Amino acid sequence: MKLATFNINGIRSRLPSLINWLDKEQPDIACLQELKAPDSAFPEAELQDAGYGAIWHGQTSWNGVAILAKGTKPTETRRGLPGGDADTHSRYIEAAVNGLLVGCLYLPNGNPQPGPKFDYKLEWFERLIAYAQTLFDSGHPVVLAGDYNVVPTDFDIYNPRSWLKDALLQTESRECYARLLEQGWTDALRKRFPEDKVFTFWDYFRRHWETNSGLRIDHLLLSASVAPALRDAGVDKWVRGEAHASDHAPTWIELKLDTRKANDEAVKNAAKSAATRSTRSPQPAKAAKTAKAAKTAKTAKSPATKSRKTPS
DNA sequence: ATGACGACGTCTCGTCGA
Repeated sequence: MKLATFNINGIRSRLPSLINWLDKEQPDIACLQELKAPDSAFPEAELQDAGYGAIWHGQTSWNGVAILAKGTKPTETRRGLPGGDADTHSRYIEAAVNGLLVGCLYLPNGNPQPGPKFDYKLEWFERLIAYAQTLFDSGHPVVLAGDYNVVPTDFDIYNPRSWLKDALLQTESRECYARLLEQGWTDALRKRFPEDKVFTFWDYFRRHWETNSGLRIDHLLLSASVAPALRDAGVDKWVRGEAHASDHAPTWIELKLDTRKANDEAVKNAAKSAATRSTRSPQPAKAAKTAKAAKTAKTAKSPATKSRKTPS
């Protein structure tokens, strides 16, 4: 199962590029940010023709988020973060797709800082942190994907020198991101590439793409039950190299999250366990002890199996 | 300190992004 996040910087201007990418890479789920279009301008029919169902939360000119799913329409579970009644920006949308809960977010940029925009960024971040805790604690398989507008460390940028005053590198921004991770989330790209420079954004200025002067600001965070299912991750850099490209590249993860298979195995194991108990009924105490030991060994060997949840 | 580039709307410049 491939899940991607892509800040497309204008869905109308980028539609041919988006369709081309979907066609070539076939993500099962795609989180989009910066639609820069009102709800009425969302290209639902064109995406349907490309094989994707969608939910979206648009806004004139700015922001805007959407979740696409191949061959199905995502089941929307939320739009906007809790506590944001006065917030008019379209920056969060969430859906269930095949038992996985997907949060698609576009965190405020925050420039210039200091100032009201940076304050808004930190406020929004606090609301995300609070809500993310409840998601994580639920034990449900969750992926929080999007444009976080945070360069987590100096290793996540070609050279921090000319960005030191930028909102993306501020200590406050980084501390918020670190606090989010401390809840237990796995930063999938960093997990997959612990020692490589990985970029997801190259600005249009100063030949930054041509010189690979990038930033890593698009992140996919995995909850405890999803993290063991991570098989691969990457950045579709070729998209950034196309003519008329967004300044971000699609960033993706590959998960082996077959909940149905996990359920089948659980049923099989339960049946086997019951059979073992019945054959050893003359020595119930010993049988229970053996079963318990076996269970403990299995859990230690494969925590992923234990933590997988049934889709709701 | 500014601007480089690109999208969008108010529409040919101003505002915003990162």
